[in-house]
Amino acid sequence: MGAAHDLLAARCPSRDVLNRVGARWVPTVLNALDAGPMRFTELKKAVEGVTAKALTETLRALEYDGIIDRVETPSVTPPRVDYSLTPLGRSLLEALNPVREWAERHVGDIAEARRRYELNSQAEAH
Amino acid sequence: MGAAHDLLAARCPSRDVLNRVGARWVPTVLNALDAGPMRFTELKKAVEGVTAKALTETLRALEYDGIIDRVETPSVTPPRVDYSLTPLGRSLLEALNPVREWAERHVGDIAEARRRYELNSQAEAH
DNA sequence: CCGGATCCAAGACGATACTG
DNA sequence: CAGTATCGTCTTGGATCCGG
Repeated sequence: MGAAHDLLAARCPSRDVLNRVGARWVPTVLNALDAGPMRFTELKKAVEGVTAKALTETLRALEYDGIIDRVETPSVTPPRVDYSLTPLGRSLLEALNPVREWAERHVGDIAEARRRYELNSQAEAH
Repeated sequence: MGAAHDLLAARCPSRDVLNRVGARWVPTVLNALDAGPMRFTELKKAVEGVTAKALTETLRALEYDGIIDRVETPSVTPPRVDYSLTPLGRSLLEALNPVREWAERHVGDIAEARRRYELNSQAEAH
């Protein structure tokens, strides 16, 4: 190992994917859709705190990359739009599993590191 | 499977980690440090396009979370500061491997999805 | 050499009002 | 219901100058 890491460099797919998947509302939206297809308003309720605008932008971006699918059922009053993960999106979620596990396992370590950092800052700024 | 995904929800470690790791310069910095410890200016050269300010902020954030280590060698003119991955940071990089592999494998699929999206947009806006 | 301080531009995001 | 339009704010990051 070691050589393959070059692909994480400046202009590479991994960086784009990480930036996209790390965007404000993306993780929560993906998680919500993992439970199954959802309509816009359902999604808005599931992703608490998001505004319609931010949600729309998030969904458009994910649709643009082929991560989610948007199906509009053309029936007047009321309109119906369903969002769901594509196979591509599903495979992405699987690739994200180790990150999720890492986060769960090390949430304590990070909190501890932050406490240490605070203490050191205080000590130096006496 | 299915139940464990709940941890990717609104207020959870995974989301924080994803947001942090998805920040603008983080992936490239981590990749650079994977090759070994580096001084500030080396890092600045390795991460092309970054400004001193953005790099400093990125490094502080990673140090704060215990992902990287900052060692200041107290010698006047010139100062010397070395950055390196902590064991925690190294384990994070490993967890990121599947994402990197996913990105490499599906970069073509994403490009194709984007082309399809453009075409559909054109077709509708005739 | 390693940044901190300051100013500024662009984009992300929220609040609100409105529409097919 | 599923957005769009508009506005204002807040954050990110670039540019530049300065200091230990």
